[in-house]
Amino acid sequence: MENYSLEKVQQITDNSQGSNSQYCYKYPHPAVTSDCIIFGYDGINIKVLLIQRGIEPYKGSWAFPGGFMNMNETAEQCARRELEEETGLKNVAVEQFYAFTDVNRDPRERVITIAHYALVRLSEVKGNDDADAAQWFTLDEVPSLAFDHDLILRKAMNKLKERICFEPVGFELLPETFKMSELQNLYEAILGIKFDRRNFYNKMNKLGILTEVEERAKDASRRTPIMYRFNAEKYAELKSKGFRLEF
Amino acid sequence: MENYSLEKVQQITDNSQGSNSQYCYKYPHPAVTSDCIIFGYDGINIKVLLIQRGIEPYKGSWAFPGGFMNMNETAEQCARRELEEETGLKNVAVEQFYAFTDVNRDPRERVITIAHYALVRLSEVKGNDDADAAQWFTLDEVPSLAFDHDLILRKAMNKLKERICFEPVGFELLPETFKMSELQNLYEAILGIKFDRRNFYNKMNKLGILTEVEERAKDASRRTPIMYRFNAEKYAELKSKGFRLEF
DNA sequence: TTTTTTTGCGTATTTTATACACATATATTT
DNA sequence: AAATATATGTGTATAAAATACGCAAAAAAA
Repeated sequence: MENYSLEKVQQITDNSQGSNSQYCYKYPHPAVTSDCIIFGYDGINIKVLLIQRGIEPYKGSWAFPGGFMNMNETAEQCARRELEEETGLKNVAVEQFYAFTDVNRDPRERVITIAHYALVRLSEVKGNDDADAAQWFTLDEVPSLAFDHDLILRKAMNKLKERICFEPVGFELLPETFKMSELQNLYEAILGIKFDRRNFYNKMNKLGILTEVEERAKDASRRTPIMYRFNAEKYAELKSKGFRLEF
Repeated sequence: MENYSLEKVQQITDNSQGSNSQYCYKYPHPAVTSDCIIFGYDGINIKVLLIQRGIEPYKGSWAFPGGFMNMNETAEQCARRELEEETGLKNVAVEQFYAFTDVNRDPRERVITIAHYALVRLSEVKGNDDADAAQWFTLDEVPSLAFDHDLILRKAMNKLKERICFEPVGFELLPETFKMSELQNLYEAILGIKFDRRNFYNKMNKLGILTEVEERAKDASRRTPIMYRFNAEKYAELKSKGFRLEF
C-alpha cells in the first residue's frame, strides 16, 4: 500500500527565489532519469547511438542519451525530450523496457533510470548540428560505458531480440524500399543466427506484409533484385488476428 | 546524458534531528514506490491479492501491496519488503514489468511506481495474521482500484500471458502434485482460450517436464487421474536449449 | 445393471518447417 | 564475344508438427 500516513505527509517547499533554492521533502527521494537506447542498421550491422559525456562523473566516457525527468512530464516524454536535445532526433517512438535501480549506480546521489529503446533509420540522425557529440557504434565497437550502461545495453539487446519475433522491426530500421537480402541480414544481425535464403524468402512472401515496388536499385550485386516496401495495412490485419514470427 | 553540470549539483541536507526534518534537493524529485501484483490460482480461476487502504487517499479502496522505496534498497527489494509487511508473504520471487509515471497518478505529490508481479500458491498466504487486510479476488470480482491500479492490472495480465508461453508458470501456481486437467485449466484461465484435452495431454507429455507420481487423489471425478509433479531438472535442460511453448 | 462423466491413449489428416535443386540476370574475366 | 562468378528468383520433396477426433477404461450416480 502506498501509505504515507497523514501525519507523515512531507512538506514540499519551493524557495526558488533564492540562489540556494531547495526542494525539500520529509523523506528522502531518489532522482529519476530516462535513458534512450537507439538502435540503427547500416545494412550489415546493428548500431547503437552514444554520446560522449562532457562533464563528471564519467567525463569523456560514452553513454546513452538521457537525463533527469521534469515534474510535469512522463518518463517517456522525458526520454523523447532528452533524445532531441542531445541528438537532434525528433518524434521517435521510444518504448520503456526496464527501470534500473541499483543503489550505487550513480556516484552523485541515488538515481534510478527508466530505460527506453527505439529503432531509427541511420539517415535520420546524420548531419545534425546538435549531434556532434552523438555517434553510432556497431555492437562490437561499443566501448566500456558510463554508469551501468553496459548492463542496460545487454538488457536492451535481449528486448530487441524478443520484439523482432512479434513485430516486423524492419519497418523502422530499413530504408523505405529494400532488398529481401537486406531484410534477411537485419534479422540475422539481431538474432545472431543464419537462415536459409530461400526459406526466408518463402516465409516472408507468404506472410504477405511485403509489397514489391517497381524501382530497381543498381547495386553491386549481379542480378538486379526486387525491391520491397512494408505493407503496413496487411501487417495491421495480421496483427489483429494475433500472429507471431517464428525463427 | 545524465548531466547535472557541476555547478548545478544539488545540496542534500539532512536535518533529521529537528521535528520538521527535511531532505532538500536543488531540483525537484519524484517519490518512488514499488507495487506487487500477486497472482494465484484456485484450480478454476486466476486470482490477485489486494489490500484495503486504511488511509487517504483512496481510503477504503482496494489496491496492490506496495510502498515507498528506501534509499538503501533496490526496487525489487522494496517490493519484497512491502509485500511481506503488508501480506506476510516471504521470499517471493517478484519480477519487475513496468514503471508507471503519469504525472497525476497520485494526488499527494509526483509519485512514480515500479510494478512487479509474482506467482504464488494460494496456500502460502492463508491464515497469516498480518494479512487480515489482504484478500484474494478472482479477476471478474476485482473492484475499481485505487490510483491507476486498474491500468497496472491490465498490463500485468498481459505480462502473465506472455510469460506462460516461455516458462511453465504452473511451477509456482499449482500445488506440488496436480492432475493434467488442472494444468490445462490453468493455461486456459490465463490465456482465455480452450484446448483440446487430448492434444494438451500429448503436448505436455512430449515436453517431458512432468513426472508421474504414485499418489492418487480421490477427487470428485469419475476415473482416478494420474497425478504429476513438475520436473525442474528436465525443464532446466529444455530451457538451456532455448524452447518455447506454442499455444 | 445401466448410464454418465472424466480420464488415458491412440491414429488419420492437415499444416508447417526444413533441406535442397535449378534456372536467371548481370558484372567481371578471359 | 564467350566464359565465369555471384547474387538472385522460384520451385519441390521430405520431415516435423499441429490439429481433429475415435474409442475404451474407471468410478460415481441412476
